Amino acid sequence: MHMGEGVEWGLHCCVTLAWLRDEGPVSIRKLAAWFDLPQEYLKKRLQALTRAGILASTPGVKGGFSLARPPERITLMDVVTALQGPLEPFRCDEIRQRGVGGEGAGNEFARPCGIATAMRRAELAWRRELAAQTIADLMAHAPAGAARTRRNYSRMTG
Amino acid sequence: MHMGEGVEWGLHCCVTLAWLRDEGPVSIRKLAAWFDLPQEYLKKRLQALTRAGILASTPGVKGGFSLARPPERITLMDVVTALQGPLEPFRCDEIRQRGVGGEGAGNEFARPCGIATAMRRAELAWRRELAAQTIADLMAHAPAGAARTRRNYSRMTG
DNA sequence: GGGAGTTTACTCGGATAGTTTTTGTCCGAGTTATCTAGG
DNA sequence: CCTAGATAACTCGGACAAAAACTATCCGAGTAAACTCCC
Repeated sequence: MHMGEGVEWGLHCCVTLAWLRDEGPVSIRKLAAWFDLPQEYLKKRLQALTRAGILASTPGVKGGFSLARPPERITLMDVVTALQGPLEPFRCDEIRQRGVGGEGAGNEFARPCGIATAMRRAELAWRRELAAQTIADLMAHAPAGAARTRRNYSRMTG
Repeated sequence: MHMGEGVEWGLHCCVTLAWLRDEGPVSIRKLAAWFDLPQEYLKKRLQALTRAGILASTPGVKGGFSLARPPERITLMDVVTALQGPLEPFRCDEIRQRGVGGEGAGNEFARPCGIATAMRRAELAWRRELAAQTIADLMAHAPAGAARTRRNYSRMTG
């Protein structure tokens, strides 16, 4: 079970874009150089965040990506669900109903599978934690980042 | 992000083995027919549970798999970690330190990445829920399963 | 100086390819209960 | 009857193949700022 590095990329990009909010949109070229990531693939991930309404993209020569709402209103859950797709961590295939073991069960399978229920509960606990943290919280956790980010950004040529 | 059907298989097998505890070991052939699953691959997954000390395997003509400890002492967390491998859901690659953005950071990166910390906290909440549920809890949640399982098992030929 | 066209620097979306993980299959070797043959 | 060997039904582990997901790249099309040219 793994969740793809795109999630880490997306979250770092969101925090950075939050710190650079006054500078206007940031191009994908600069963002890729910022974290030393493959530009085209990062672009795809940020496009997903745009489709989810987390980022806004402005076309044109001075265009790029920027936060679509204030950092206090973007939770980690938003970013994760936008990037990992609609796939649930645990999928119940109802194997209890298949094969010899499921025969003659009467109405026993009317109620949901206990295993699926338990896994779902754990997943919800995970989602709750993610929904409780916002990009603004992450910014507050690394106060020195704001100055460093603006300083390094102003030095970027091009 | 997905966690592999092997987890669902393993949990259902554990519950079934718990209900069939007096019958002695259950062969992989019967278990695969029980849930209508690919026999060879299911075997691999149960072997992983055996390596983790959750199941016990007895070789020989009347051999098969059985629970290595009472169902009250097997948590969902045990089964999940045994089956999903050592991979963590979120892996921090420290991209904050790479590229232009990480330059001139001084000792700022001495403390752990806030994003990794937040993701870890969510993961721990998930693990805690999984560790709080045992196979015995799942059995109690489906009381009709015990009788049906023993009935169907006794009818299996071979 | 101002307006029309051109260039430039971006994003968007689809198509495609490479790589890794997951899922599934196959085979040889080891283990134990049962079955068989010989005394 | 009793014991030794053969047989059958299992597991274990590695090697291998197929399928899916993830990562990465490329290209054509659209958009907007800046730049150029011409009057």
